[in-house]
Amino acid sequence: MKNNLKVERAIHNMTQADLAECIGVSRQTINAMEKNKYVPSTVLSLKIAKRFKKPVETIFFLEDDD
Amino acid sequence: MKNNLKVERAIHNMTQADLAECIGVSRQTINAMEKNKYVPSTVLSLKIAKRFKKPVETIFFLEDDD
DNA sequence: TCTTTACGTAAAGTTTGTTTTACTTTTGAG
DNA sequence: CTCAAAAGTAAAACAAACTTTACGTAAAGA
Repeated sequence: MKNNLKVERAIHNMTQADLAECIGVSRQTINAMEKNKYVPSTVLSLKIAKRFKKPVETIFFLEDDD
Repeated sequence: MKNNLKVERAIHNMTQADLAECIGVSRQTINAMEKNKYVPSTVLSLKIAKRFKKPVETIFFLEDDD
């Protein structure tokens, strides 16, 4: 799975720490997500999508190997 | 978080086992999701949404305590 | 240059997702 | 009613998410 987090943060002018605080996780969690270190839970992706006012599918994408 | 999985399965006339096989998890995983035993990963919710041809947000819902 | 802010990263530890096996209960068709 | 399919459940084991602490680097401004 890939994601657009970095771009969305840029659009909304937020740091990793801002986003982390906003959705209630650690900054390292946001960083690890952006670097594709792991797949977040559905609660996290729903929260992030809600924060950015976009569907989950426009921020997180399945890849062939998923 | 809540979800509509049972309803969606009914609409598509699928058993838990059908859905499990289709997205590559065990039947117990589907069952546990329906019974709100845990929060699935974003890869799973994306796959399920794709299978049912609906946005993730129409199948999985944040609740106040999320 | 010194300091601050943002980002990257890593290790250890806790929590939670997911599988496997296996058994019970419910439901629907015949 | 009876049998089979579907759903519910549970425990043990393993994998992955997530936290905390902590340190390194680069950029930008005073």
